[in-house]
Amino acid sequence: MDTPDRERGPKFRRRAEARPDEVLDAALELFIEKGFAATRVEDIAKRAGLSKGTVYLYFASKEALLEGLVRRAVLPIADSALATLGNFEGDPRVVISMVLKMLAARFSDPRMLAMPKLIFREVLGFPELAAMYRREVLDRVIPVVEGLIRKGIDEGYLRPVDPSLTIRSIIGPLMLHVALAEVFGIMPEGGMSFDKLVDNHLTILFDGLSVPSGPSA
Amino acid sequence: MDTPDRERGPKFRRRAEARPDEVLDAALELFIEKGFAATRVEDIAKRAGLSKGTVYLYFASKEALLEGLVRRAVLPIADSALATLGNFEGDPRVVISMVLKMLAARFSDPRMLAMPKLIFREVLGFPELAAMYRREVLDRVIPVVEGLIRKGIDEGYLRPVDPSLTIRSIIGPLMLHVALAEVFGIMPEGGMSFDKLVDNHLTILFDGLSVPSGPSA
Amino acid sequence: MDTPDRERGPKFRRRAEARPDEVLDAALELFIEKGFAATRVEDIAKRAGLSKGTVYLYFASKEALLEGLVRRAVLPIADSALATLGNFEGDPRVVISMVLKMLAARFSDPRMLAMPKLIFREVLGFPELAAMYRREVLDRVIPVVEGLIRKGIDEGYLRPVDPSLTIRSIIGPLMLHVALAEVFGIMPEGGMSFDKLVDNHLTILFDGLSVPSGPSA
Amino acid sequence: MDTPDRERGPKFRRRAEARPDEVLDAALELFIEKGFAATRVEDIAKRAGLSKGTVYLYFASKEALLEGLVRRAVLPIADSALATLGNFEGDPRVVISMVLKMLAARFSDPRMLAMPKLIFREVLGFPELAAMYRREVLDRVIPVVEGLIRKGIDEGYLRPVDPSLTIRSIIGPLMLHVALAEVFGIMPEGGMSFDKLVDNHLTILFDGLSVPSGPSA
DNA sequence: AATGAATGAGAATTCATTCAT
DNA sequence: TATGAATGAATTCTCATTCAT
Repeated sequence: MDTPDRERGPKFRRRAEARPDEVLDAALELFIEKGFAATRVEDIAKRAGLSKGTVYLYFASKEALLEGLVRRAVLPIADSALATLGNFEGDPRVVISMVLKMLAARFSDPRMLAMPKLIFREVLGFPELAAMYRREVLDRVIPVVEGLIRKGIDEGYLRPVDPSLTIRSIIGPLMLHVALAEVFGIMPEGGMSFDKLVDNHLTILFDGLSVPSGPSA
Repeated sequence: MDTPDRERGPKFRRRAEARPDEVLDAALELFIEKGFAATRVEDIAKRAGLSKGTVYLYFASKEALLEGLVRRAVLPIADSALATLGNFEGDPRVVISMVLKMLAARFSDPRMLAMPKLIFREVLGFPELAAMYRREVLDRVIPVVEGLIRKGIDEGYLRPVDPSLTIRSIIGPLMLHVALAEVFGIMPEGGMSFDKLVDNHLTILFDGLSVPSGPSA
Repeated sequence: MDTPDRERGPKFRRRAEARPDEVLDAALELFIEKGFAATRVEDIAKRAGLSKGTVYLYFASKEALLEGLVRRAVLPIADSALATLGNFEGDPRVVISMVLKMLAARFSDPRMLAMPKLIFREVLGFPELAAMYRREVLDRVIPVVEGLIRKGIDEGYLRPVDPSLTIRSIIGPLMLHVALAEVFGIMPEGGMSFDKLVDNHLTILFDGLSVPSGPSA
Repeated sequence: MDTPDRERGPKFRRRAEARPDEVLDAALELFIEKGFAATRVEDIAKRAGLSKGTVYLYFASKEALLEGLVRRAVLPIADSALATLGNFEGDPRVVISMVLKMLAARFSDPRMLAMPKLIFREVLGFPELAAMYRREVLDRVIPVVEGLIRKGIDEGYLRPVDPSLTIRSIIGPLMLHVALAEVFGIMPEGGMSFDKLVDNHLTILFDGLSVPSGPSA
């Protein structure tokens, strides 16, 4: 008569193939909130609506949860990034604008921010995590961006800068924006305003802070 | 007559007024290496050449060590930053260049990098730390920088950008440079090359990536 | 037409009236290998080609498996031993020789060794086991052997020894032989050589180590 | 007025160099009583009058307790056995009598029995234990005994038996005597009577069960 | 001031057992 | 009958903290 067993306490839900993902979701939330070390497996279980033992049914150890989390997040990232950057032709500033705007949009959803935050936080304690992230994401994305910049220089779109170092100038500001907000709660008055940040940054990035023919001229 | 055992390993040291600082030094090293949670008080004691009990003579708890560490690091930072930025007159690009170069120099010494790394890592687990750092450092430094930018705009040195967001564009690249190196071991071939980074970044920051009258014109 | 899956691995078995015995077989192997405490019910199930739950269909608890095992092994032993010793007439040395040779043959099959090994190992933790084994086997066999010896003495076949203590001299060497091999891997060069052991032992047992008219004479 | 702090609860006894031995004593008792797996570290601590944590101050793990126990027992055994057997001259039956009587005396003290019992019981679960015991004790003692027998044969004291197998005939009865008593509670009416056992056994061992010129003649 | 033995709360992990299907 | 997902009590081991000396 009533919805059969929705919300019926813990014991015995069947059809368990979604279970691992639910556990990872719970783990992610708590790792973000309190860090890996300070999160108890029992809390993860509770948040996932399971018992401690059940978590171990799906993950061999607490650390395996962290790995699972990173693995789950890592593959899509690199793929989507590379798909966007892919084989672009023409003015690289167009792609750079697109990518920064895409990142801004992506990070406006706190869920998308969770994994990077977690990785940054725990990576020092789990070197394999850093290695995996580097291998799967950074080592694949960075060379593509460098190539993009280099081509832009060759084709006369960009000033002859160091492509590798320039990546820091392109992405760094976004990262700091996020870090200030997430770590210290410092953000522009009206909220994160990723749009405004990107606009402001793109102006500077492409045309410089200096007034074209101001006092510096 | 007898500086017989000055500077000779942890053991053999009388005259203990420097003891708390030595404990903090040891704690800092270990917190950086393995994180706060994974560092044992006993290890700190050992590295400081003391016994566990003695550590508790100087610090009420493990957490107090973290606080002490941040407190010790925090005051000089803000002061020195403010002293540099202070009441500067004229082209703000000169100060910005100076500050970035100073930061670059400072971060070339790994010891100077330790505290920021530690704070970033542990701050989520200890909100008071974030609060203190924000209060003592960020809330005092950021407004000054904003003022500097604003004045530069008013005086016609700088393009009319958003001062607050522009700080991200100025500092962010340095932060990313450090993060890539520290967390993922990614750095330019010849080493950190802070000088080159800053040069490259200042060019972009002030004059933009775009070729003055290239294809974009 | 189709005895297709008789005797073919654990899976694929219908007709389950032998199920409990299969579970016991699996349990016995594992209890021997790793001991009762270190054997997981799940492993027993796996080795028997069943699921954990099914084991509990046949045995109420892990301990019940141990009991079942001992019960299954205990009855035949005493019966066969008593049948052999039964009501023997004449020179008891003939029976003793026969029994030792039978035991030697029996223990040459490792499967026959499994239960005694298990009982010895776990009996301290499960006193009921010891009690059962004693009641069902030892208390029935020992008196018969004592009677045999006593009769041999009375009838002038054997030296006037203590029948009860003499049982130790008859059986002990076999037990030590097995123990050295099973526990420490110590055995004669060519293998267990139960035959040679029994021959050597019977010579000593009946005629003594001393040279009949050697230096001792 | 009263003995100051004898029997004064747990906290803080100094002069701790006897601690490891006390812990081992407690562990031995409990391992004997309930087996290694069924003994909780906390129980060991309690019996030793310590807290759980303190046990781990002296032993790195529960298994290390077992190792420590065996190590402590193993060295004296081999040494004392070898000292007795050493380089004996003359009739080997004298040494054999001496050794068996010594073993009987030794095993009359239950404390001396504890370690062999423990080793037999747990050795299957900890192969390194078996290896150590074999290496340190058996492999050193057995060859000496074999040599003794061989010399006795060569010198005409003993019948030409297989020295290696004969060891089983010499020692096995004692072992069975102990096993029956310890495992099944079966012993002669008046107590263990090791003396009588050894006397009875030596008679058989040296002169045989057969009546010198009885019906067998 | 300094020590280090001792404590005990707390966390990860295991596994016998239950039960809806 | 049979399954295997789920449970949670139990156990090992760690480590911050205390305190007699």
